[in-house]
Amino acid sequence: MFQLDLKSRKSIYEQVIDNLKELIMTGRLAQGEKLPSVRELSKTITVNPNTVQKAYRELERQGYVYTTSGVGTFVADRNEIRADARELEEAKAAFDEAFREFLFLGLSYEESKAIALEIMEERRTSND
Amino acid sequence: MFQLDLKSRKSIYEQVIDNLKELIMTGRLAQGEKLPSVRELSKTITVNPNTVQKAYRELERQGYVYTTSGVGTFVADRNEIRADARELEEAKAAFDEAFREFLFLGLSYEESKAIALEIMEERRTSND
Amino acid sequence: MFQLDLKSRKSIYEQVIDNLKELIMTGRLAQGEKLPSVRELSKTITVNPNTVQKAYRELERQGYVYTTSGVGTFVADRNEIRADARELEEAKAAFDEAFREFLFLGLSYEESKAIALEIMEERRTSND
Amino acid sequence: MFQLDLKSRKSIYEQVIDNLKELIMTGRLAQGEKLPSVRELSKTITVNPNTVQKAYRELERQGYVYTTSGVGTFVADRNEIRADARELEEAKAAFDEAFREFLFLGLSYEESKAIALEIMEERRTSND
DNA sequence: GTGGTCTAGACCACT
DNA sequence: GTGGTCTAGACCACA
Repeated sequence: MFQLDLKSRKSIYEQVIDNLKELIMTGRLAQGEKLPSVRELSKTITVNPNTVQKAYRELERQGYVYTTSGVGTFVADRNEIRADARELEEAKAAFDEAFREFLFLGLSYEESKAIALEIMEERRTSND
Repeated sequence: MFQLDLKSRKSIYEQVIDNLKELIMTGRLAQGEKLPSVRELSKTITVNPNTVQKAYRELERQGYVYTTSGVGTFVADRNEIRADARELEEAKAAFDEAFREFLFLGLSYEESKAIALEIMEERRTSND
Repeated sequence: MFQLDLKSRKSIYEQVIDNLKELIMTGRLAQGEKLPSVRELSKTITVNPNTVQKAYRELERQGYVYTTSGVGTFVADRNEIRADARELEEAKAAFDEAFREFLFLGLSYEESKAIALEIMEERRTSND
Repeated sequence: MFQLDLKSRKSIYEQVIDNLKELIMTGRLAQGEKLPSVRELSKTITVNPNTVQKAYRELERQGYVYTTSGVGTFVADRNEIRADARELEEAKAAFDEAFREFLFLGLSYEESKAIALEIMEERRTSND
């Protein structure tokens, strides 16, 4: 289930975060469900425990999970998730840049928009 | 015209790239126009020449500008570019990821799409 | 194993690239194998780390290696690569130019071809 | 007749040299024929006179042309052309690298050789 | 320890 | 003057 690309320029802990978010947002990790322990997950995906640790810490900071000391880490209530403003701005900027790339590649505005809508539509179905 | 944020997580040379792309895409730097020299720009924005050069080099690699050594760096002819199939696929993948980022941040599909449309709409007007 | 010629017209980082390509193509650096770290290699060949890094970066861009930040740089899987049409065209153009260079130097067509065949023959044996 | 690519990474004077060599080797500039003056050529191809000057000097050094002070520059006897050893070695190295690029792109040795032969064959006919 | 970025300052080839 | 390369030395994030 975990997709890690060591060749990617994204840092590993970010990829771990993305994978876990994906699992949470799609419900494959249900509310209240226990995440694997840091050690366990680090073994499973053969990644340094510190890296997994960092991912869990960040997920907690963003409200996706909560940790009960000595017990484990659990999926939080989806409604509690609040992206901080800075992260949303970053995401918007990245999106803008990705869209502009179509235009730069020589596509017209309308062509670009059509492609964009198509891609987003695919996400709708895969996200249900 | 140049917006640099030294506190940003984005590296300086990436910000320089983004700023120049913006100027190029909006036509404020016209096709064939000479960009400021590496040294000149580095002075203007008080950044090390090497950093500016790195940005120029990357812009060249991406096809936004071309360089004639000893003469200067110029805005490339965008019409010459008609996207490579691979480049387009890469752009699509990047776009998909950028869109999913909204979902990751806890936004609903509809919220995400609304934001996306808004951002794209801004590009329509600024791109005319 | 490393041959650097400071007097050469080729820049140092290009020579570093050539040396590493040679090691990779001949299999002395196997697939997946870790390259020496930037600092390590820079010490070994007494060259500035930035110069080595530039070489690594370019090799990555060309698909010879991939980098995991904080871990190291590794020889890429060549089988994954099956040439892009454009890449192949570029390689053909470069080859054509290299061959014409013989003619420019005053060699006859037959002389040039003989030299070319000789060079290619060497690659056969060294590539097995 | 002159093909200059300002976007190329080759320096302009080298491109001028290559163009002139091409004209000489194919006989379109016959033995003893007068080359255009530096000023004239520089105007024709809109290049700095110093650049043309440098190209002429280099062509003379390599024996392609000879200059009679105050009279002009003339195409030398083709038999006098002698590439110096260093240049030939450079050309060989470049050729080797260009050929290896085929191998790296995933082509087999046989495929690569076939393509190489095909390209060289085209040069035979165009070089007569 | 590993790669990534940045600065300061220098030298070179080309135009 | 213009880009290209290189060195020395420093700091950062990541694993």
